[in-house]
Amino acid sequence: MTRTSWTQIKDEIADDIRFRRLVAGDQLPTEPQLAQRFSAGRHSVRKALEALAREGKVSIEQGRGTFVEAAPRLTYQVGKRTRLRRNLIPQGVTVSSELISAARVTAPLRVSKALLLDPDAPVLESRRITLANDLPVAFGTMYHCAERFPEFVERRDVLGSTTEAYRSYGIEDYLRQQTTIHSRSATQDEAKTLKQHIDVPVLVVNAVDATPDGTPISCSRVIWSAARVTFTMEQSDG
Amino acid sequence: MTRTSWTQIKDEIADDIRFRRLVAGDQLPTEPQLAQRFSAGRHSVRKALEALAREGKVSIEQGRGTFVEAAPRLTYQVGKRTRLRRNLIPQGVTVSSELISAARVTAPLRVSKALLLDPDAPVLESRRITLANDLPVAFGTMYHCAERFPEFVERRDVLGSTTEAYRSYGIEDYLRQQTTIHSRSATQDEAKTLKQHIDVPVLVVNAVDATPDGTPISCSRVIWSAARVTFTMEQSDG
DNA sequence: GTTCATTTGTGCGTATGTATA
DNA sequence: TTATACATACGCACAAATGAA
Repeated sequence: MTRTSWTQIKDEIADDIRFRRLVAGDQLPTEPQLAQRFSAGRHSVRKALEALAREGKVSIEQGRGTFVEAAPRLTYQVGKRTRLRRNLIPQGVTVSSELISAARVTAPLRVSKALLLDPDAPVLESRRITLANDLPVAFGTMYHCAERFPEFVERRDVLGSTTEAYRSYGIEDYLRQQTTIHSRSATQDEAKTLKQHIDVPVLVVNAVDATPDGTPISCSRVIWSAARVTFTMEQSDG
Repeated sequence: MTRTSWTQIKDEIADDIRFRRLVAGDQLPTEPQLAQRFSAGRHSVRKALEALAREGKVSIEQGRGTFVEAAPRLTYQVGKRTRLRRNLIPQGVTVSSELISAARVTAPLRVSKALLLDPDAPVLESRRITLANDLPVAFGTMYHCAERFPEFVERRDVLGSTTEAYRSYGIEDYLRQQTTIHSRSATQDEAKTLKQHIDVPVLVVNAVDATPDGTPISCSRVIWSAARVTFTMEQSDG
């Protein structure tokens, strides 16, 4: 080999971060500068930076530069209860959630199946994004039966929480019925929405919520930044 | 004025797979051949193939060639019960598990904490690999208290299942106490063990099993190929 | 609003190393 | 041993995004 390999570049920068020679928010030297520092080509530097970006250690931003990632990894509790703030285990971060869009659409096939509706039944589709310290960690789409939950999105927005919105329809309790998690690479749009590099994978979480008697009331698909979250499941909370 | 971009190359090959113009096991043309076909440079072709490899669609093997991935995505049921064959939802695949190594070691800190042992207590460390249709999908390390479960690994091997091994120590039932899942990029060794490309991320599953009264009996860390598995959690078995 | 310098993104060419059969 | 195919590395040029003048 004898030439400078990109793994060496990666390891050195990773050490710089680990030993606090570079701290959160710091801007790294430009790619040409790093290339010179390591007596390497820009391609090798870029490969090293890409790997660090996939691990969530740095954030590469076209036109601006490359920065040491500030976001800590969040821990999200998957269980029977799915209340957002209860489930994001406190780590000194401020968690917030914003409505992006809402629409009345005909149910996609997987939605009508999950909610036990007729194919093409009308459903309310709402898209929300979750931020931790103003940095996106996840965004997703939620579906409710339009007939059972008229104006759900508006009520959710006015009442401030999903739990309260359900209560306004007479649902005092609801549970997570099923959850699936898998990993895949991000699309361009997903990377942009999560403000992360295109090479960072995402974790796709599909879920169905139901009343205690087993009647499904909503289904959702949430895209998480794979670098920014750990899921935990405790037996005590199912 | 754009030239042929690597995303176009990626999408075309992905379509070839999706529409069965290329099927599992097929060898793709060589990189220079693909470069010619798409009127692109080899770099662009490689970037496209890397992306496909991260998604588990192709398998890139140095010295051999690039092939359409044969492995389907498995579904693994995470719940209170953790019996391997029950949890890998049948999909026409043959699942097997092999012992790689076993040793008596002093407990790493996270292990002694999880098992409520003294720091540096002796534990039995066993490493196993799980194969589906003879292709690795996961490998992991499991720890048992050496005093409570003398010769655990040998008994597990003779009796053929973890459940039976526990029974031989008088434990009739055990439950998953805690599970955590997160994503990260693979190390060189992990990629080699899983026979996957270095760019495919892995899902790290840390878990603690316990008797029904809550006494921890084992902890494990399993590395899954992120491209080859979906985790599901059902409330009924939650 | 436009221009401009800065920085990352994409692309091509070329050479050589390394694993496999 | 040899041929094949992917892996790594360097260089150069231009595109696209960003932010400040």
